[in-house]
Amino acid sequence: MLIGEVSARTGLSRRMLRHYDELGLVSPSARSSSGYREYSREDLARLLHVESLRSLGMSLAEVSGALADPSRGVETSLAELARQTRQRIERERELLAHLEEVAAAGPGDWQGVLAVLGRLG
Amino acid sequence: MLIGEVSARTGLSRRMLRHYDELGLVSPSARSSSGYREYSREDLARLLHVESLRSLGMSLAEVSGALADPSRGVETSLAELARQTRQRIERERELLAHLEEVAAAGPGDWQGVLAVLGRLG
DNA sequence: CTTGACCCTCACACGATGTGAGGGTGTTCT
DNA sequence: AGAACACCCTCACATCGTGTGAGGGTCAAG
Repeated sequence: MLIGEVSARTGLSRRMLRHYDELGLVSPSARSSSGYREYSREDLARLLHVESLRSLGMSLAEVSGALADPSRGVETSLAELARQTRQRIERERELLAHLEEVAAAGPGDWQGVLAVLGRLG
Repeated sequence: MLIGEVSARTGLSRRMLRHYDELGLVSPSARSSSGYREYSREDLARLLHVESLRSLGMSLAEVSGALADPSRGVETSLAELARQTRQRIERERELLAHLEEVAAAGPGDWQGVLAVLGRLG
């Protein structure tokens, strides 16, 4: 599978796929004779792992570390990750709830939104 | 209130407070005779507004726009913001649930985590 | 008057990401 | 066969949000 298709399937830009390759985070398992990146089904799976971890807030370096050494210190960082994520979600849910409340209260009440958000701050 | 105290209260770094000032996003309403930034209570409120919007995913430029022109197009962007946030939260909650499930299933099952995350991807 | 804790500006650096130039490859249509 | 088009490649510069540190003032307390 060439980079364009992988990009379409995963939603990652060609640019970022090349970047992941460069970092050694996810490298296509082959190159065509003309130098095109050829991604296998496993490469795709690895990409999905990476993206899942990313979407929970890990940096590329952290993901890299986690995938490189799955046996050591992983539970700790996993627990920590879960904690942070839980917290972030909670905060966002609060913000969102108030946002919707004010939005529903009537259009145009931007000042109201600000007030609410400020109170939450 | 000087920058250090504002930083401590808001959790924003001194660096970023200076950056916001530079951008004109939140400028301290006064400077001491020796050039120190002096933040008023209103400045602090504005900072909280900004941070609330930021934490829902707006870029500094977007926040800037929203605060600069609260009357136009705001409801739309507000609704869009809510939609995206809701979606993101939902996704993160899913990811987190599976993460915790696998983590609880026993320590060391990192491969299991990956498998689950992959399926979710 | 020195020390320590603040503050200032400036500038360079990094991670994640976009954009575009300059150039090959490969399929498809005439 | 040749032209057109949609891909791919590398390289390099750009943007945004941040951190870090150098070089230097300010000011209250010992």
